[in-house]
Amino acid sequence: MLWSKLFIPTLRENPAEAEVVSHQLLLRGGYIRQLAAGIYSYLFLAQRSFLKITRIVREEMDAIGAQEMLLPALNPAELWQESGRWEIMGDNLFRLKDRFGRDLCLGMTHEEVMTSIARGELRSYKQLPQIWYQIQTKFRDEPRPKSGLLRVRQFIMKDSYSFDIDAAALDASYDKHYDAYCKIFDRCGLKYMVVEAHSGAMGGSQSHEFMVASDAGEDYVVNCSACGYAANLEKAAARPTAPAAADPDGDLTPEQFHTPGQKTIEQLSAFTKLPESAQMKSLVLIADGKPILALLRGDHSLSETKFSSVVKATEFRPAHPEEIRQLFGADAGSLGPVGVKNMRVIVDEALKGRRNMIAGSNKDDYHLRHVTPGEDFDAEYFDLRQVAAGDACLTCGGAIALIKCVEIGHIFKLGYRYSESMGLRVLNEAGEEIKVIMGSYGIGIERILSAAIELYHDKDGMALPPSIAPFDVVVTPVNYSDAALRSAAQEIYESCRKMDLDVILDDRDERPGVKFKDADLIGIPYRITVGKKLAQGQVEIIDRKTKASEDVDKDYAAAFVASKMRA
RNA sequence: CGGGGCGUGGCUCAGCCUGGUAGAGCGCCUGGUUCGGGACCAGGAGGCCGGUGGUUCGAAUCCACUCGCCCCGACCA
Repeated sequence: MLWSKLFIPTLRENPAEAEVVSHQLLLRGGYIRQLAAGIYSYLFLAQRSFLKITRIVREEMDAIGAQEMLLPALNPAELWQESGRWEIMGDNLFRLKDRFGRDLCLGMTHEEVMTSIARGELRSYKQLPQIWYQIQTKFRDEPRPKSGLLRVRQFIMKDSYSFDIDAAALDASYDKHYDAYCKIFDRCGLKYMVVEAHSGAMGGSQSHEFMVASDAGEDYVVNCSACGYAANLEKAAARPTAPAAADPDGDLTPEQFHTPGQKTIEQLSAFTKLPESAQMKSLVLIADGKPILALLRGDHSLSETKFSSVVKATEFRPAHPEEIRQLFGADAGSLGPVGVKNMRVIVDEALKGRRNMIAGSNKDDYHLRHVTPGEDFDAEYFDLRQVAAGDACLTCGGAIALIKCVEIGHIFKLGYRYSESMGLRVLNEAGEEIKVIMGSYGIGIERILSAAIELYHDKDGMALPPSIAPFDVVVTPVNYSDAALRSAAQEIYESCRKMDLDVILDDRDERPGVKFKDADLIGIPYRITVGKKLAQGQVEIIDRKTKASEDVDKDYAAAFVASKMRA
């Protein structure tokens, strides 16, 4: 294609609204334009890149026997009411009414629609397994869209769903997806981690996320470089650092002491001259309307995800100050577990075996010393703690690091969540009606591009992996009005085309600097510069990523690039 | 939803405090000179200053309301 005929509106300056690199470069490179908060138009270059990405996705999905479909984005409320997600999804679901006042929503994923198709048609175990997928636009009414294409209200997702006869068969479908996802992300040129993930409120036994390390990300991955353990912070477990001071010995009884104005762990630590780890942190949460007291070591923080799975609550929040006062007769700064009878008390495992700690006394301005869990109050132990950097890995003892990441893919075992609520059953070999077990698997198409840019860019622009760049190679005659340069460039352009390269000829009447800057900005992997050296029959081939330049014979240029592309 | 910031030509921004002719750089158009890392000269087009209402002889500027966008937090299959 001829650059002069294309719409590639590059910008010299960064638009003010863009903060993260991928957003800035997508805008500057003329890939995208914003239509509204979290809603973007994908221009020519972005669309080309997405077509390359989705092609890879299709090839790998098809390779595991998945069948592509295309389902409606507009869904009737009834379907979502059946699965319960009409309520559960709350404000995240885009809802609308038609002219007759019927409730509809825009799908954020398609478990319901897929299940409704399956329950109408799948009758026998002989029809299983099935893997169905689509590449389709999804909608989420994000409270805060941000970071360019990383967090948006409308986006493209590859979502697939597996239907299996039993758990073992689901494992097989899951493993197929796991492998396919690795191939997809490998082919897209991404550096990624596969981490254990929380399977969410929707149930399900196992879940992995595919993560790309990036400061632009919103998830934290806990990683042990020694043994390779990797998990989403939400569900990660690790051994905490040892308490900063040993507990006092002996079978001491709790003893109240005056702590005027000491409200926070930090203040109390300074006041008592004891480390934060000598204290118990008391958190009051209201889970499904009922209060729960959660205890953690003073220097630890609560993992809300772990908390919610422990208490199996659909909804929970920190208690309001008035509620705390009413339940404890004291304010948040002086709460403790001793004597608490009117609610469940759950205790983080890091407190197991600890003795004679400091806790609130449920009387303002007083705390207790010598509080021992299990003796001075009943303790139900759970892993409630959010892992912190520096903790020790449970498998190898290595130091745990926290890495900020962008989630590009997520696979998980749904179990019977939808087949149960929506009545998807088949007959097994014995003629018995059994529920179908399902899995669900997603890939964010835009996030692949964004993550690649986050991963591969420099001060001049994007350095996209060849497999997902909008073009393979740009032919850049230094001066297009020079007849010799022009005809050589055209020749090279034609031979690139014959070799099936995605080639663009920069035939614009621009100064060379402008063409180089633009080519660097939009991230075309290879550039063939036709300039001075043409007199010797040579052109330059520049690798966008390494900036390495090689002189080759002009007649060999296309083949040279083609061989690089294949490498 | 809470906190903060910003809306002035396509982009980046000045002007606003202290009301009185709407500006700069980049981009765009025409002509010319240039041509290996965002050229130069000359000429030119393009803005109901986010919207509504108010104050005033007069509002980009002051006041009120409102809409939009960005950031932090909350939220997050």
